[in-house]
Amino acid sequence: MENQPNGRARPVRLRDVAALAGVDISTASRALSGQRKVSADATKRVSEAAAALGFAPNQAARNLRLSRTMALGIVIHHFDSPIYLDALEGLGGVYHEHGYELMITTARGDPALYQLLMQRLYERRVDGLILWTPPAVGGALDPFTSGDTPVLAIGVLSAPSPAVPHLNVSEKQPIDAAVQRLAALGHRSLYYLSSPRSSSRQRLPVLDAAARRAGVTFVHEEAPLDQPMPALCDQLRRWLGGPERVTAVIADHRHLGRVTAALHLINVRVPEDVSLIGFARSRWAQEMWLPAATIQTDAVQFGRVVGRTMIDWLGGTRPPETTEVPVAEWIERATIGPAPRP
Amino acid sequence: MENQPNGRARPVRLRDVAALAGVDISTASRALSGQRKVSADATKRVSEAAAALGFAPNQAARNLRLSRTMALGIVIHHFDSPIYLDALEGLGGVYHEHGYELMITTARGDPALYQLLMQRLYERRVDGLILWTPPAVGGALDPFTSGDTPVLAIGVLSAPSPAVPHLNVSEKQPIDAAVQRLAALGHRSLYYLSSPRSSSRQRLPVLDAAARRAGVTFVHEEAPLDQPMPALCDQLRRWLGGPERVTAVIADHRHLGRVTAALHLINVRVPEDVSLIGFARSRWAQEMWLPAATIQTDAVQFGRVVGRTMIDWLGGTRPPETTEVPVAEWIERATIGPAPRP
DNA sequence: CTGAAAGCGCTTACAG
DNA sequence: CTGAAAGCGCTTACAG
Repeated sequence: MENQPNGRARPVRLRDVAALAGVDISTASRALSGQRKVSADATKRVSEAAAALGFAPNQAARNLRLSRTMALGIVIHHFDSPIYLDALEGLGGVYHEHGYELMITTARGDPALYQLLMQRLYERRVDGLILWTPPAVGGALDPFTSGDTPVLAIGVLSAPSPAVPHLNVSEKQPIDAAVQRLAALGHRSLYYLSSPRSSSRQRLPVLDAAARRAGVTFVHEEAPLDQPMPALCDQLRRWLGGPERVTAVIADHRHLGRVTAALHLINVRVPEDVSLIGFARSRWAQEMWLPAATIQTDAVQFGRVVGRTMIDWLGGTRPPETTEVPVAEWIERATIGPAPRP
Repeated sequence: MENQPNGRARPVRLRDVAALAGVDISTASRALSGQRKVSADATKRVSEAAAALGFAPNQAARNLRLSRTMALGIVIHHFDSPIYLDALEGLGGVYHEHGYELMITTARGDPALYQLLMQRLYERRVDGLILWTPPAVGGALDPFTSGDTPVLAIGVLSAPSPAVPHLNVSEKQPIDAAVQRLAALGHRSLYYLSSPRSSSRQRLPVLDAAARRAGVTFVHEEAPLDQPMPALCDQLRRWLGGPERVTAVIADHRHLGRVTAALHLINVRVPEDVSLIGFARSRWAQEMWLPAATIQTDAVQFGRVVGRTMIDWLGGTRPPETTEVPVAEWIERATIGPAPRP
């Protein structure tokens, strides 16, 4: 810091360090970077001067000179799940380790705003961009792709453009494990209660395939989260008592608490009468009063994988079109048990 | 975009626009900014050239020239609650409206990393900084404060330094309302079950004062979130049946589900035998199978208030040392009712 | 109204 | 090894 006439301090510049050390600014720069040969004497004087003045280089200026920003952008369509927090922690950690800063923006569900945010991040010249569940994004992508800026999509069934590789959480392995386990316990018919979200819909083909492989029946229903309790009770009673003879219920995390309560109300015991499994996508999803068997996603780890993929691309290695990231695991708990005798 | 020898496009510069329009770069700059008088003819040619080339100004360069970054930093001690997502949405929205970008970092609970992140944001020359529940931060603050960079603290009992004003969510008004309501319903003794978090501890004096004003007794216990169910049942039985004659339970959101279940297990009906109120700090906290009467924080709104406070400070208006932000409200639901007859 | 020049704070070929 | 100079992409007094 250096005092200005008005008494305030303004940031110390490299020029100030060089002056105090009695060398040219270019020598000071080289001494501090350690890249090129500088005499021991000059190096010493420069580092002492830097320390004395509390010099902290202006990275914005440095990056302008180097035609980069060391900033990476992310546009999130909507902060509608705690999963983003986990993922941001993993992503930010990797970015930080590599010296990048994260510029975060959210479109609050508005596609027009989503495109505007992309435009703004382009004007910032972010070195790379992540699009989380992007809407149709059209020409907003062009400035990035024509300049070969890495752009990654997350949480989409298909990428917004062939120029944009995408990554998804894969629950295939734990879903298989869970279904196999249920089959081994004698269950012959599963019921999946999902919420109206794209991540839930992505599970359908996977659950279906797993059920097929395990030789069990699979039925599915989607219900809104604010469905009244009596309706949910009726629904469960119908499936459990119906011709399908459902003996295992799989529910999205957001339904899990309600399902537990509904089973209680209709006097169905867990796991004696029915086995219960939940999907959990974030750390907070685990906080249930009844610890359920779970297909648990490690979203922090997912964030780390996405971060590394971005860093690798910045290093020259383009990722494949599609990457299924296996960061979910099957966690068996006491809410599952042998199928009841018919 | 302009094609380079290698076939890639590189960003169009103002210089390219000026060349195409046949004017000096300074005229192009002025025409695009609209600040100073430029002839209609030149303005037209420049804007056409800009459009034709798809010119998007390099804000990093612009900001360097203007000695600012239009970037604001935030350091979050730990992503340990979904409340951050709500708050970030509000904060980011306000920042965006004013042309600022948000650089987000998290220390994952590590005080040393916290200071390092502050240092890095200083090197980025962020125009302002938010410290969320900062640990002892010491000299890491100096570069900011000696340069009069706005720094705000959030979620602390006292600011890390007198130079750092702080803002907190205030639940005073809804807590008062809830306690008054319980008193009016004939309740004479309240029990608060909290989790071991600083936000919970901040509630104690507020609850205590409210109880005093309403003329009711207030008892409190802190329990870990992984406390076994039988222990919780015992605990509740003790208070409800004990000499305190507790008839109303207030619980942190994270305990609420467990408490509901425990009351069920010990055959205590809600609200006939006991009234139940929860604290909720984020949107996701509402997703309970039993919709409880709630002291609900609007964390998005809190984020907006913090954002505006920062923007105002950047505009010259320094906030007071301490601001209690009244963004919580009392939401009455069917989990409260008249106190049972003794 | 417009152009030539300086400068934001750095880094790095280019000569010495 | 070191200094003088150019330049990253902009903006803005300063002359004309």
